[in-house]
Amino acid sequence: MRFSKLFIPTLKEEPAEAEIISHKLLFRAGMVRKVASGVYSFLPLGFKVLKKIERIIREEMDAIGAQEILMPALQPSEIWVESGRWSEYGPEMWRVKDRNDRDFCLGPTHEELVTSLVMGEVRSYRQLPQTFYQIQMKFRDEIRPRFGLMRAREFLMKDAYSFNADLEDLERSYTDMDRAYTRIFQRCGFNFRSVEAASGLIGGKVSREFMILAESGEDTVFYCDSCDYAASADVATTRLIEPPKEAARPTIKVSTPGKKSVTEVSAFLGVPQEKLVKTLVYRFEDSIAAVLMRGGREVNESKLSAILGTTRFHLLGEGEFREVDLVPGYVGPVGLREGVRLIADDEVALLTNFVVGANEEDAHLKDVNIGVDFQVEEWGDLKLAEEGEPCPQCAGGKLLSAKSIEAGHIFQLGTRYSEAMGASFVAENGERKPYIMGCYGIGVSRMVAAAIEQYHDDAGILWPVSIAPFEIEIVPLKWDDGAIRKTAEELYEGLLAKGIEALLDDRSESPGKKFADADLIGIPVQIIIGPRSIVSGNAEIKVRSTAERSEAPIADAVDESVRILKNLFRAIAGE
RNA sequence: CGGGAUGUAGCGCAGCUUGGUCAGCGCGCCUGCUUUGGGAGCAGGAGGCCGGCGGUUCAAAUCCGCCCAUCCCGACCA
Repeated sequence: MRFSKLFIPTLKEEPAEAEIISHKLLFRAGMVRKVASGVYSFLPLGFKVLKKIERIIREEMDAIGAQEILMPALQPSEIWVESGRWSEYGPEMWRVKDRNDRDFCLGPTHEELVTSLVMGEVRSYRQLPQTFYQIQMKFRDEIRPRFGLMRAREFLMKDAYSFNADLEDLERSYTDMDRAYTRIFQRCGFNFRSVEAASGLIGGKVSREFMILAESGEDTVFYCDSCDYAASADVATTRLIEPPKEAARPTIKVSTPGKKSVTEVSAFLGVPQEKLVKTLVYRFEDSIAAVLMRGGREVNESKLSAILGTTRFHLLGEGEFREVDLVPGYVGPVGLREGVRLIADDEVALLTNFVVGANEEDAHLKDVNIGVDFQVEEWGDLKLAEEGEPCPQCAGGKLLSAKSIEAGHIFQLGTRYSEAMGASFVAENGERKPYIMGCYGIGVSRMVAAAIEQYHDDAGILWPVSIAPFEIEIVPLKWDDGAIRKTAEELYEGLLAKGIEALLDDRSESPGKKFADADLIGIPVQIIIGPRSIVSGNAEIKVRSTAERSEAPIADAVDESVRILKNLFRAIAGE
């Protein structure tokens, strides 16, 4: 492709709006333009990257036998009412009406649609398993779109759905996907980690996220420094250290005037934080839940959400305590009023003779014990993991954390949708059974931004070869010079003949402008032809990512640059 | 939703406090000449309902009100 024939509106100055580096560079390199908050157009260069990523995804999906289809973005409300998500999904769902006032939405995801498609067609276990995928725009009216393509309201997603006859079959589809995803992220050149994840609203139990490591990431992952344990912050846990057991002492009430927080009470009573149990009160729907947590620990609200079965809950505000007849700062499990759902973090089970709120103003209870002073019906892991804590999987390992960008997520869904929608098949024994489903997503447009977050320098983008918009760029420094032009044209033809995706900067711009643009758009290999080259007979080859420069006789420049390019591909493949 | 900020030429900004030759600068764009190894120089030029609506005033980019858009922060850890 010739630069002059491509619309690449590069900018010298960065847009005031952009906050993170990928957003700035996508804009400056002329790859995207904003249409509205969280809504973007892809320009030719940006679209090429998108297509390169899509191609890798298609190859890996096809390789595991997933079949590409295309479902509509526009979906009728009926199927969402059937699954129960028309009301569950909330304002994030983009709802629209047709001229006859019928409700539709712009699909935020496609479980309902694909289930309704399959249930009409796939009737027998003989037709299973089936896995479908599509690459399509998704619509989510995010609370706060931000960071350009990173959190957009309209974005490109690859979503896949497997329909399986039983759990073992689902396991196979899921494992295939897991491997395909790993290959996709490897081939795109990402530094990523696959981690245990929470399932959230979508349902199901087993799920893994594919996290691209980047400082600007909105998510946190924890991983072990000595084994392969890795989990998103939503589900990460830690090995509990059991404190020495003490014989239960009789409870005594102590006066703690004005001392409410764990640190205050701990200091005031001279009791270590680890011997305090705090009682956090949440309101959800029309109920109240109290969470018992060891002092010094934080509640992981994702874990709580999974237990409560809703994301709509909040910690009680100062004013709300009176309404529900509780004493702020002094709530405790002993003598807790009726009607409060008590959930304890499993670490609390290890404690003896601890301190809790007394459910009255300015007082705490000391030497409290479970089973003696109160009972707990509901236990769970509700802790927020922290860096440096012991690994839950191996002995001696420590948890490290990193910021990351969620780029892929795979779920074993089970029958959440098939049951709700009455989608079933006839099994081998003649019984009707709901499909066992899995769903598998990749944020394709987000990957474009994530790649830049991971690969850039002060001058611009450093595309991994596999997803770069072009593979080799020829930079003739003086286009109006006949010898330079002729040389550049010959190199260009030579590269094209070898099937290389080559970009020829055939503009009559100054050398400075051409260098700057080439570095900005980040094509992995540059061949520079200037007056010097004509004198010396050597072309200069520069690797964008490492800034390594080498010289090659012009006659060999095609072969040499292709050799360098192949090496870059091999580096990504880990060879 | 709550809080903060911004909106002036395609992009980046100044001007607003102290209403009145304040419609300005840089980049980009157009024309011509000269240039060409890290965003060239000179000369000339085009381009703006100063986010929208309403108000105050003899007079509004500037003061007031409402609205819209965009960006940032936050979701209360007893």
